[in-house]
Amino acid sequence: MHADEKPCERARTLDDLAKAVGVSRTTASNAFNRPEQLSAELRGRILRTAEALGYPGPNPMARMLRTGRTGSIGLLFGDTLPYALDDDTSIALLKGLARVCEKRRSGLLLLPVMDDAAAAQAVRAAAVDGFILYCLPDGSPVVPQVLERRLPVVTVDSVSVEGVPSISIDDLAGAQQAAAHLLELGHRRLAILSLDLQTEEHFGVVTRQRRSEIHYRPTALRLEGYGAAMREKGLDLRRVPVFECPGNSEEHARRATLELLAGRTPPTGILAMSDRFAIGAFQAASQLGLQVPRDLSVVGFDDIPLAARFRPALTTVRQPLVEKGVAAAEMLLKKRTPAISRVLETRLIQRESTGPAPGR
Amino acid sequence: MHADEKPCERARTLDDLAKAVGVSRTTASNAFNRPEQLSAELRGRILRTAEALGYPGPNPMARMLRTGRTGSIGLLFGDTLPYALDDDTSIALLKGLARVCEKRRSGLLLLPVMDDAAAAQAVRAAAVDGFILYCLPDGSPVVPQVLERRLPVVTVDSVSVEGVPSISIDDLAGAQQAAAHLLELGHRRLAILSLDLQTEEHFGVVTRQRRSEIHYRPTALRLEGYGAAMREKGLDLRRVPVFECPGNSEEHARRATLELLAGRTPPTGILAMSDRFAIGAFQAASQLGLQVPRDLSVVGFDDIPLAARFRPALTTVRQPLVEKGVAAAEMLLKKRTPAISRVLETRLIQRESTGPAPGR
DNA sequence: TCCATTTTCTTGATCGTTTCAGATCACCCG
DNA sequence: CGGGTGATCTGAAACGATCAAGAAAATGGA
Repeated sequence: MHADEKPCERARTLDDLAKAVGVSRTTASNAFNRPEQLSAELRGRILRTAEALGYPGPNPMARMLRTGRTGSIGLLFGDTLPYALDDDTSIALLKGLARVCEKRRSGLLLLPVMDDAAAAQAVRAAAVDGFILYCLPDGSPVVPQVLERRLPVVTVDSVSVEGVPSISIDDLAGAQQAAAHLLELGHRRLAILSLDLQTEEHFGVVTRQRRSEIHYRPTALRLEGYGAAMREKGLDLRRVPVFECPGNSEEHARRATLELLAGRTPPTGILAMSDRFAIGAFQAASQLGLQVPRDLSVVGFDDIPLAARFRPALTTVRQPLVEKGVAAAEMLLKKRTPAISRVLETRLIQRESTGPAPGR
Repeated sequence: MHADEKPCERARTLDDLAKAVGVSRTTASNAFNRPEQLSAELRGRILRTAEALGYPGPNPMARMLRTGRTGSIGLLFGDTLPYALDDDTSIALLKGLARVCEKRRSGLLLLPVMDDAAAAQAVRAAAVDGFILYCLPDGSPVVPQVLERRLPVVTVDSVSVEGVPSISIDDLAGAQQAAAHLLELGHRRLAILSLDLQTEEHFGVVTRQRRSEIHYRPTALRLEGYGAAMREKGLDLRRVPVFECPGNSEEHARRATLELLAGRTPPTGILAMSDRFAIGAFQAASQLGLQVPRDLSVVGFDDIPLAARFRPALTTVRQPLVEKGVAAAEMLLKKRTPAISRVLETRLIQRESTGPAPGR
């Protein structure tokens, strides 16, 4: 039809394609993006020629530059990627985000966050329409970096940033229920297995000094919740040992529990800030020949899928893990990201890992 | 110093910044990308002004367009994203990929793959330097779409594509070991819990017809491996029921096992193509009051983290899940993606879910 | 038949970088 | 003193698309 259709040469740009078909570049562009702007016949011809020439469609980078939209959102973890993927709660968040992204046909870019420098670079170089910040600690230097990009941002389980919408859970109420439950059962000698308090990792019972400066919001709130329940019973959180275990690892929790149980006044009830910690505590107990919940009660946090299936099944604080992701992604992908914050509910799930305090 | 520094106005482009400092655009660009091209003094001044003006660094889209590099790789699943994130093997792959990406400071873009149309669009629009294709079935229409982009590609556990490097595991040998193990223990009445054979989901014992057309390479190879072990003992794979369970779900495997055990000649040994299936089989057994491995032996596949912790601990075929991801990402991120394929080893791990055939 | 309207296609500007090929300048050496 | 040599810095040309505005062609109504 057109003499200058050369199927031998590959078309790399819209111009090549347009020339091959014998139309203008804009028309070729419209064939891809605005079907209503040209006759069906011509559109068909352009698309067929594109196919024949092996033209892979408009270059994404050029399109992004021109339109300013990228069609994907960036996810920034407070921890390194492989580490986050070891954690059931992050996976669940990811699942929630993915659900929404897929529905909206948006990509989900996992940003590398090895160290602060790498994270900063990743944030500057990310071709995204917005950021989700997950588990970022107070004072993290990447937060200002993100804000500088002037893109929509939603934080999840992070430090609260002025003017930035956030999704979080009611950590305080959840922790309060957990502690109230143990106290209700008559436990008076409690111990806490705590998530990281500060960005610098630490393993051991924390000093009053360290307790007073907590970088991670959920940790702070959960501690506060535990304390609130204790106050109601006339107990003092400051007298309860808080054992900090870095990185939500079972192994650390196991060793921590071992240490706690070896103390002069071993706890009868353990408040674990995660289900992984609770499982670690189980391991310590069984290692010492103690039975859960007969000799030791443990209440976890999160209600990860494993919690219900574990024997003994975990008594734990359920938080809507996947929902958090859904809410965050939806908030971010809204036309105008609303400047509101949502606090999702938590609720104690009683299963088999808690019982009356021994000697009652 | 320079009269035209206006800290009130935000600099949006390199030009703005350059003008504010009183240098050329190129120099401003060099301040960010080529420190050796300008004096330290000037560079410092440019960077400081950038900070002061709130310039977030060179626009990523423009940079990508110009350089042709994006600094991230795309991951395409054969299944929808939320579904893939429900699967421990995908998570492990992700972990491997993430490890390498983080080391190389590359992003990892999860592409939405709701349906073929969405996947095609996502592939065309993805700003990536290469693709990883995971678990893509034979005849998937997105494969040609990906190839059209003329970017490096590495397939993982997928249909093999001419000229495209691939990472896979020795499915055949692994399955063969699994079956040989059961046969060795005296089991003669076997049944297979199979992963998807074809893209159209199916739940039930498969016909000979369906067996002959398998879209998923690992499934085909594992079946072949089971058959090879059987042939050695004079058995015929075609006489062994193959129960197809869609989507690696425990629940389907449980129901499948229930059906199999209710048949006229219930199996004494079950070859599960995944650990999830094996766990489903456990549930069915315990539901019928059968003991594993006394009454029923089950051998899984994958060796997911849960396999060792489960009671009874799973006898299963270990495949290097994380390693697959590492290998794939490294291959893709090499300067010149090598056109070779790697087949990683598999190996039977004997634990507690297999024992001698009853009545021996 | 002719003007108004709609459909269809084109022109030219623009998005914000990077990069190549100089230009400028001081400096050093013979 | 003249020219070679680095060290710094600049100008202009891409990179490949989209979009607003306008031209050309087709359509319709009186």
